[in-house]
Amino acid sequence: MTQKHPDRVDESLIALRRILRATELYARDLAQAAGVTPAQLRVLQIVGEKKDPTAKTLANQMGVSQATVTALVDKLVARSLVSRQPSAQDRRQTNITLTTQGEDVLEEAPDALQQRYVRAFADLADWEQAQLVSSLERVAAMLNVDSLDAAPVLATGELRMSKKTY
Amino acid sequence: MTQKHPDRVDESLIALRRILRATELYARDLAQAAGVTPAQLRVLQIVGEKKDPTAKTLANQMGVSQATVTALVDKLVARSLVSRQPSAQDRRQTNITLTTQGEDVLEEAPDALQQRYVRAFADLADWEQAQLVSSLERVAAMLNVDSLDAAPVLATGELRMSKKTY
DNA sequence: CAGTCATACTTCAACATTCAAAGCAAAATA
DNA sequence: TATTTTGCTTTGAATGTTGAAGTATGACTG
Repeated sequence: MTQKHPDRVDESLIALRRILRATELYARDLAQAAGVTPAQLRVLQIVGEKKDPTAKTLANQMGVSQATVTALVDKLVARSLVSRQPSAQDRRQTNITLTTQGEDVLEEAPDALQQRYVRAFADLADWEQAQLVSSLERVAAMLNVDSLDAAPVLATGELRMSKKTY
Repeated sequence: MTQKHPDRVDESLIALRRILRATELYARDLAQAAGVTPAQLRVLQIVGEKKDPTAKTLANQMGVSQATVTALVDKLVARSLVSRQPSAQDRRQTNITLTTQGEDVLEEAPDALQQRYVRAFADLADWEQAQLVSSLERVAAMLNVDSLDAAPVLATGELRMSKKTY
């Protein structure tokens, strides 16, 4: 099997970068509209998504150090958007929980992706939706190759390296 | 058209978030390996990609203020990775150019996406590549709806849209 | 059980990013 | 020419980020 469409990898990279850029820029606007910084909004989103995460979980999910999480949570606590709950099972741990005000902020600042994506997605034909899900999950898998998730099902056929090195 | 698969939008959002997260985390590692900060690496990448951009172009592309660009470029100039070239056409403008050392850093820190993506992409079957490109471009279009994106030359061919307008 | 090590979090000091506001110089416009 | 606009820099202030050190708790080992 030889290289048939060398442009395609570039095309998909361009599309991916557009996706990343659009999402990032929009996330900032959303955060500003919600009256918090982007980093603080991300904390709120993770706290809302996971079940009262510990500081450690937050740090892992955001990819920052625990010291950073402490600083961010300090700010959010000072604004009464989250609160710290000492864990009963392990007293070293602290669970971060949303306050009512924090939930309000989250509602006013819906996920950056959802806001833009959901409507258009819902209008697609059935087969188009299915194809999109399949493609996105495949890309996500490709990007996570040697990450800690132990790279699941990527081998859909024979692997053959092309001659190009990037 | 009624709702047939309400889960799919969630599945695609989850996949998109995984893509965003993997990319962001990896970009930081790359920057650190290259000995610059993530923001500085992004400046270098844009300078390498565009043709000696002005500070204004950089600010637009990165979505930050000109003051921020000035600060970032100051740091890169101090480390001799870029240089400022007064524009001949418009003496208000300043073109940012890569130095030889800047090019070296860029080479050592290939694009966050490329590093992980290209190899896996090349191994896909022809029809899978085509489907991926189509899907990614569609998602990018969905996310860019009302964006003031400057990004020109993206036309890679007929994007045959179905009956819907996006 | 005492001692040791590992884990979860915080504090501290230093630096990077970011922006609004003010300032300056050059271009565009009237 | 006078005025406005544009591109960039400077300044001052807030936030984000981290490594290193410190504290408290849990886990393990003999």
